[in-house]
Amino acid sequence: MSVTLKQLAASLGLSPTTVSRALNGFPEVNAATRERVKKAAERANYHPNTRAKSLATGRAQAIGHVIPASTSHEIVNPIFADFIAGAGEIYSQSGYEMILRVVADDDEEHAYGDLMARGAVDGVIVHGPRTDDRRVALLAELGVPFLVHGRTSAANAPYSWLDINNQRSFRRATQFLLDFGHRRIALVNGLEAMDFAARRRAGYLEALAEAGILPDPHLMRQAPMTEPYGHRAAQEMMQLPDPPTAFMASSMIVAYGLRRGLSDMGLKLGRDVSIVTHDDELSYLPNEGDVPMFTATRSSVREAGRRAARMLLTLVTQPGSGPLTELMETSLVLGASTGPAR
Amino acid sequence: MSVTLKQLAASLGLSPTTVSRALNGFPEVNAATRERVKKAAERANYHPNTRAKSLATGRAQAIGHVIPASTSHEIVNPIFADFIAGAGEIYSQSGYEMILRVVADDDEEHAYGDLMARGAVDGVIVHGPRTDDRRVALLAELGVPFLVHGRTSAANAPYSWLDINNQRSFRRATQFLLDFGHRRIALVNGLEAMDFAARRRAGYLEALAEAGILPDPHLMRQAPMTEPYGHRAAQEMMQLPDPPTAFMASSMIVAYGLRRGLSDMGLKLGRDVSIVTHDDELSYLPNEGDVPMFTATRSSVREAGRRAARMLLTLVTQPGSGPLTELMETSLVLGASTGPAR
DNA sequence: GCGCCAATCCAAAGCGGTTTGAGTAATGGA
DNA sequence: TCCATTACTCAAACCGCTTTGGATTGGCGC
Repeated sequence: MSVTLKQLAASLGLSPTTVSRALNGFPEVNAATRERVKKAAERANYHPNTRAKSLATGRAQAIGHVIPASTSHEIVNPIFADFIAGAGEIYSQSGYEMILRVVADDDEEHAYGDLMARGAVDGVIVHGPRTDDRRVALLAELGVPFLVHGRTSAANAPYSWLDINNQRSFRRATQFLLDFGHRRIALVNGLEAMDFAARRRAGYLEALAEAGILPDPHLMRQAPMTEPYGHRAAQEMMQLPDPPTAFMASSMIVAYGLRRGLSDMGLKLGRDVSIVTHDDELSYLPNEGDVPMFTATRSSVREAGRRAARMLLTLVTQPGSGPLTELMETSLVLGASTGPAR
Repeated sequence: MSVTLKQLAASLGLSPTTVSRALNGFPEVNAATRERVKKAAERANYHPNTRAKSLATGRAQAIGHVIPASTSHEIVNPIFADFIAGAGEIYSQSGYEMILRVVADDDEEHAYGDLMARGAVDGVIVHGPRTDDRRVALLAELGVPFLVHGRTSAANAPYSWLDINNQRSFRRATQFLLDFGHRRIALVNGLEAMDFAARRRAGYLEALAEAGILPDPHLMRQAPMTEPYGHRAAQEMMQLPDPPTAFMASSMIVAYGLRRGLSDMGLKLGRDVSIVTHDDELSYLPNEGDVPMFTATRSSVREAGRRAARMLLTLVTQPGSGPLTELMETSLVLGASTGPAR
């Protein structure tokens, strides 16, 4: 079905060695010969067999992504698709393959070691780190090049990660609401076992503390970030004796839920009640225009995917390039969902 | 770093042949020996090198998925993540790897041939088929085992696909609205170059025709399925001299947009205006409860992913098992978003 | 005691590339 | 004219596994 190097060499009356070198740009091959080989390869639609190549070179030319399968998890979420898309762009450009493994929750740790032991990948990206996540220590021990999308507190040594500044981001957004006179600010967060959610909470609490406001447990929630979750949070919190005048949401999806809950009660965003959300710039949930619908802390998760991929590739190709870290700042965009406290 | 078969064999005083056969369950190896080998393999944390294995066997033990990278496209959408998750489950169970390629739009066709020629995969799944899609003919010509998620009209020979019955689904949903007395029914569709959208449109038109209603171009829209798209459609259509009393939406996301647009105008779903949407059962956009928020044609895209993977695997492992096709019916679930026409 | 067969195990040849270590022809300098 | 280079090209080994085609051994029937 497909041509092999040997066949190609035979058809040219050359040795496999020469053909290989011609195609891989080695200097010791005659320019004329190289041209001839390249033409022939083109014509025969020759593509080197990936497996043979990586067997011979010892490099897999592939990066692994492991995602837990359970539906109860935060991570099979829209974020994931965009991040993957961003990372995939870079892999394609760099001649790397992306291999994705969907595994049951408890097999997750095992999956990384397995991928590496089988020589299937040169490095892995860790998704959805939890505050207390054993994977980082595990991977460090295995000696696998890896990069974490996010961070964790459970590492006992420096490691490579790419994260957004969740804490500062939410602190600043909370301050923004405080400046508008809001004092009852709700936090509708993702599961706080997830590192990103814990950091957002920390930023929120920090801003409240600075303003001398005691956090109210009734105004803080955590759960997987679905639309109905946001809806319920809005409904229930607004029925409190002392309801919030503003909400912080951990994702656009949750914010949509909040919005629906509030509008069901006849409340208008920006006038009666305010919302600030985090916006990952997902392609099908754009928050754009002259005046975006939501005031938001914004950061493109697709761009994060691109950067993460680039970082991991340098870790892979330049061993010992040490732990690489990058903290992306978010921007605070002003939208129609915020206004002064009533 | 990792043990090889040869090393393992040496440490046991056996030949690689015997160790290989012992681990792969061949009958001609002594039961005691097999046990001994298995124990040793376990202890040494031996995992056969995937690349070497597939080089030797000629099977890649991997399935390819190609997704176009452009943001303008329908396909980098939430659907994709859930479908992948479903398919990935099956691959993991079956010992297959999933390799994902994100490519620029115009490289898409090339990517399939490339994957196969390099021997990187045993088969591919085609995502987001368009009404007129050259990929199917291309792949058939290449002799690659493939399965289409959806269908296309551009095939000149039978091919394997898994699809939901979009046409019947939308026809039935439209009839449902007609039965409620609606006569002005809008269609807020995905891009109709996409096969699924074209079929939904056909179903919608069919139902209208049966009821003797002439379709009104002002009530039919197509675009990438974002939330703002739904919002705008609702706003603009409701300002028509003769506005619709009901909407058909192609996805939950669009339905959310419609809902927001309508509620902005003080209209209540199910009372003032009706919506029926298609619901892919995405995990973070659940449409559940005793009375779901939206009346919907429902079908789990995650389950579709599982089935598609199973089908492709049989195509791969049993060559000549002929074109396999499956048409999944959707269920019509009644929610709070529909009511009699006013 | 001999031949035959089943039960085990192994050496060696690939799979399709890369890479090391030479070999050959042409070139240039003395 | 001869030798040392330089420029190309190639044969063979290897990557880690599977698989073909024996080789060896012991038990069994006669």
